Amino acid sequence: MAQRGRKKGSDGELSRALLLRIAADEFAEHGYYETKISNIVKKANVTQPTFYLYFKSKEAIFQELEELFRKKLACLTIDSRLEEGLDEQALPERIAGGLIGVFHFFTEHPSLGKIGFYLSPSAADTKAAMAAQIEDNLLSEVEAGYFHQNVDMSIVANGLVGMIDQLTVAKLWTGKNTADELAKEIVAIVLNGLKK
Amino acid sequence: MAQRGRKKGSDGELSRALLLRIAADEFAEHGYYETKISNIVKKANVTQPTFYLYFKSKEAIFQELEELFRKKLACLTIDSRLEEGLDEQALPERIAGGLIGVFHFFTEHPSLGKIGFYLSPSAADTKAAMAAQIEDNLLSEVEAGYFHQNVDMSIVANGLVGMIDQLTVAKLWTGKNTADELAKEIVAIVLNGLKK
Amino acid sequence: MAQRGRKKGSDGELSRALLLRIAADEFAEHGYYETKISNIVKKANVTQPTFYLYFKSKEAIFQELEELFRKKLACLTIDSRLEEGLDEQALPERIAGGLIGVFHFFTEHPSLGKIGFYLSPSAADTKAAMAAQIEDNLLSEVEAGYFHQNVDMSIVANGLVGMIDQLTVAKLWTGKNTADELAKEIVAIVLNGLKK
Amino acid sequence: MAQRGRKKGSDGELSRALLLRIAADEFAEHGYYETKISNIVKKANVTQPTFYLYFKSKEAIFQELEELFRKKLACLTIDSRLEEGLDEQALPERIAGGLIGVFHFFTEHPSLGKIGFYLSPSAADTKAAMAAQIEDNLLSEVEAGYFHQNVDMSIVANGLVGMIDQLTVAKLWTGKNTADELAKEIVAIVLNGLKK
DNA sequence: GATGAATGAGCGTTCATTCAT
DNA sequence: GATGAATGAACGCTCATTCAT
Repeated sequence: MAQRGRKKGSDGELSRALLLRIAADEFAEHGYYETKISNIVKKANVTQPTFYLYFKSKEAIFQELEELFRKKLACLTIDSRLEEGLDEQALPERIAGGLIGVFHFFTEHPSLGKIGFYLSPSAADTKAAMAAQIEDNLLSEVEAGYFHQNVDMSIVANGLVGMIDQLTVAKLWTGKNTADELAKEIVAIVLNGLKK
Repeated sequence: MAQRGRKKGSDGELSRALLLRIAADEFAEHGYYETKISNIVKKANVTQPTFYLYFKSKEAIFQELEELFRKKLACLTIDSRLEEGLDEQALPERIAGGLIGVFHFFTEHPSLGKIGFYLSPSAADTKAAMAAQIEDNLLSEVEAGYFHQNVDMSIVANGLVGMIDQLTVAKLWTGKNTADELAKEIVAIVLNGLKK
Repeated sequence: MAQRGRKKGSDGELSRALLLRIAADEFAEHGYYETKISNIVKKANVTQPTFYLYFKSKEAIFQELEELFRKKLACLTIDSRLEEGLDEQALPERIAGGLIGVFHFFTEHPSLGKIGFYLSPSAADTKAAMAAQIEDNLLSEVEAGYFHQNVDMSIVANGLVGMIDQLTVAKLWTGKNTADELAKEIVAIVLNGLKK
Repeated sequence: MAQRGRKKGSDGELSRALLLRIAADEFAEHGYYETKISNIVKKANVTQPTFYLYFKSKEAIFQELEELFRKKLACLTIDSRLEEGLDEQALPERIAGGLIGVFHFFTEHPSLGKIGFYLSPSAADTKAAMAAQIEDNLLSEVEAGYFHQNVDMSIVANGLVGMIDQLTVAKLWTGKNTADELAKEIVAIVLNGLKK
């Protein structure tokens, strides 16, 4: 009954969600500055004032999307910490599991991923936070005896973030590799190295 | 008499170089869109038309900087290929040498680095090109017997690019690590892995 | 209540029409290049962005005015074709009628006339089109037996266009002659010639 | 001896004449506003300051060209007055002679013609002056008994100017008719009219 | 006579944002 | 909740013109 007679896109929350989704795609495709509010509202079939009913400003909607990304990513990163008591056999697979989660997220939300990881001025911060979390994980894992301590774990963590970053752009989003493949390879490299 | 050597065009080239340098810094600091020509010329102590005496447009000067970056980077990447006949002892150091070159470049030209690697819409292409070059190097090195072949070298190459990328931002430009340290750590990780 | 009839878009159309009218006058008075958008909007009491709400560009509004002129002129020219079965007595008056129509149009819309006939880069085309239409009329009229065929009707047609052109500028718009006088004189000249 | 070692276009008067000629063509082709001094000097192989050595301003060079046109045209118009004592036989040919002179001038100096007759803001004045001169001629010719007096000679004169104008653009410069053809047709029309 | 370098002045256009309804 | 209309504030760019040499 609350919905009777509604034109498409004119329910409050619906409009908001629609705008948010369209904005994400537009930002991802054209970048922040080349994305025009006028375009977003056109695609959402609403007028410009309607946009400002739901979002304070262009920057605000962008930051909202950013925040969305950051939260989801943080969850994934935290979840990827290895539990104690794993046998050596299972180690690689467990590590890969965490990476797969991240890659899956990037596969399913490419727009959000582009915004939070590449477009946003605070992408560096986001990556730093991710690295910090990973470092944390690694340190526990060293303590748990999984890894040796001959390397600076902060550097390893940032290295991993960088690998995820570049492989997402160059391999995942281009369709050249799947999340599983990438995860497996990263594990292979970082765990055993290249040396014969 | 001190100026006798300056023939025609000399002052012009100076102005041009000045604008180019300032533009690089401005773009690096504020990004493409928030960089205003009016600001660049103000800092260069010239008027706006002077800018257009030397550059066709805002986009043109940006692309010129991009190109500058790409060329220097390509040189460095090519130079980092390992020559044949290295003994196993020298291997890590030689690999690190190539990385150090890249990190030094980023240290000495941070503005150019930001432009070409982070700001430019074609940054992804640049990184892809770098990865391709590194992959090339790696494949020769596999053939030369330096590395085993259990991993996809394209993924390794992209991973390395990602590591360089993230470590530059998070460690090099923040002053937390030197080029040498980063290079050594990367070598340690990628050559031997983390496994105990 | 007086305004009840004005539904959505009504004020917008008003602004648009106002801008169009003012622009016509400005273009006519100062020419294309010396006409500034800033001046048009000032006279219309709106801001510059409002202008761009209704017109794509300065060139676009100019072309719209041009087109307006061309269409009205084409109607008038077509309407001035003589119907068949006129007796010789009525001929001069009928011909004059067509000319009067054109001159009236130029009297009532001098700005449009200046734009379409003098300022526009395509004025030559417009005149050529008018001449072609007149030639068409003349040829039917020759066939109908009104005129002899000793002259090239394309030249006559262009000659008439030229006369209309110059007399409009030199006589009509200066107030030295009325539309009726000019029409009558043209008829007298072109029908009978000057020879004693 | 005065000429030894000169580079092309660097003799004072030569440069001036060259600039004048190129400017005429540029103005004729692109109109006043779309003609850029930078372009003129480029085509003349001189620098911008050199231009200002010879001409006070863009407007000044344009006006100089205008003046050139006006003077030559005035001569031609004056020369076309019919001398007394012509027999009726020779009349059409003599009148045509004057017109041919004008058309020849337009054929040989199209750039100048475009400038003085179409581009210049004072084109209307120039045409008015020409019309006045023609009217003068016509009045003497009426007095000499060549023409009847049933028409307003000022209107005839302006009509002739208009015909010349339009036929020059539409027939002469397009190559559709020669000066002689146009002159003959105009005479035929204006002397005898179209009526059967 | 000629030039390399530079500029004052200005214009068209864009876009996020807001009022009045 | 939604809209038609309007705007403030910039910004990139152009071009005729002029120094200093």
